[in-house]
Amino acid sequence: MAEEINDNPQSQKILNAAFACISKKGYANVSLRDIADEAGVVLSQLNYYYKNKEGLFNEVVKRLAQQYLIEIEAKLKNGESKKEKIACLMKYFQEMLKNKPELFKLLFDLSSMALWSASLRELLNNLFNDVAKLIETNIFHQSITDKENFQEHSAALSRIMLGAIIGTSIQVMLAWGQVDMMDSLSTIPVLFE
Amino acid sequence: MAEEINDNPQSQKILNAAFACISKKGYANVSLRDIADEAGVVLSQLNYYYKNKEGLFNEVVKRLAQQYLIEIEAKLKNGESKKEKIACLMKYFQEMLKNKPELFKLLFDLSSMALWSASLRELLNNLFNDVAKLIETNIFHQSITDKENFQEHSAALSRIMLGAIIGTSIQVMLAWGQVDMMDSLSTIPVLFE
DNA sequence: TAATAATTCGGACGTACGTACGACTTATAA
DNA sequence: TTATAAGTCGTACGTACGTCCGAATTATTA
Repeated sequence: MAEEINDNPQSQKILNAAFACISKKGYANVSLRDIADEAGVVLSQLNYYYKNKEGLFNEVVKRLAQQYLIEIEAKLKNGESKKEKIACLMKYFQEMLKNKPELFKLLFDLSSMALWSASLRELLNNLFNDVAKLIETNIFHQSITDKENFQEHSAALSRIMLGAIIGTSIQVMLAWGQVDMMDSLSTIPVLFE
Repeated sequence: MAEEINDNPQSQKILNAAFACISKKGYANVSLRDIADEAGVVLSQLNYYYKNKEGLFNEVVKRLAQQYLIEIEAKLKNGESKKEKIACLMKYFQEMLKNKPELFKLLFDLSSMALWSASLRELLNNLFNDVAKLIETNIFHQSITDKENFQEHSAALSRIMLGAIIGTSIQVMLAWGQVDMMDSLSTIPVLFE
């Protein structure tokens, strides 16, 4: 068994393929054979590098979490004022919805999967905690001119802002084709001014 | 084949069992045999009444949608002012999270499933459209003292409020045991005052 | 009652799945 | 070069799944 799978090209091919397959078909509709084919690798290699399906999926979630964290943190650095930072964050998700909806589907799909798996739940919970914390420090702890209400509830409001983004995006995804919904996210800033 | 399955006790037993199984284990982890056992019915009865798995799951979604719509509409009638109505809505979901988390898991799980099934997507999309409409007419069209911003964006804000409820609830479910998150929903009204 | 339809039942079919295993090949190192 | 480990490959096992079908039973109707 491979000791380190992080930089092994074969294991990375598999992980990439898993990422692609799940975001294309949903975790419930993807088999290890699908992933092996997508990776151009023999089925048993998946067990060799990731032991079993759960192990592979855990790695997919870890990579997803890492990617989201890095990108969101970068976006939040882009703006100066609180208002700008919120706008940057919305733009990030807006463009993801438009250009890489699979990435959002993946997040949503794996969150749902995490409801039924303890190990996945912990990973996803950590991701949401981290993102909420990013929002809190970069947006709510940034502004000293906020209403007292906002300062007082900065932790809860960060989670709610994240929740609003996710919950609204779900509706956008389910309403695919309804053009009037495409930029629902852009109204969120109104609430946090 | 049964013409009408709405009031047939056998088909209702099956539907109830499907409802229970999916909300207990998640749609991806439930087999028709699980449901048949839960219903105390022989496997082939499921195909007899619902043709196939997709047909059965569609009916589960229809029932879920109906239940949510009726309950939410009732809750929204409870309050008088806009503020009260929002409070009632939050209380509804808050108590669901506390007392019937399976019901919320079911909504979330089936929403995720709907990302990959056209027929389910339409059903879920209709549900979200209807709920958002309920919120808009009962809350945003209710208050004439709102900021112009709120009146102008009432449709989008309704979706965002619903999104915030759902997205925040997801975080609560994933953080199960983190007591500080249990009543995250209660901060949402701050944003809509 | 007799005949027809609706329902219930048990079981079987074919398939797709995750996993395990042994053989083979390549890389490593003494 | 030879011995040991790491990696690759093909295959097979056992199982769980959705679906289907014919027989048995019950209900309906003439």
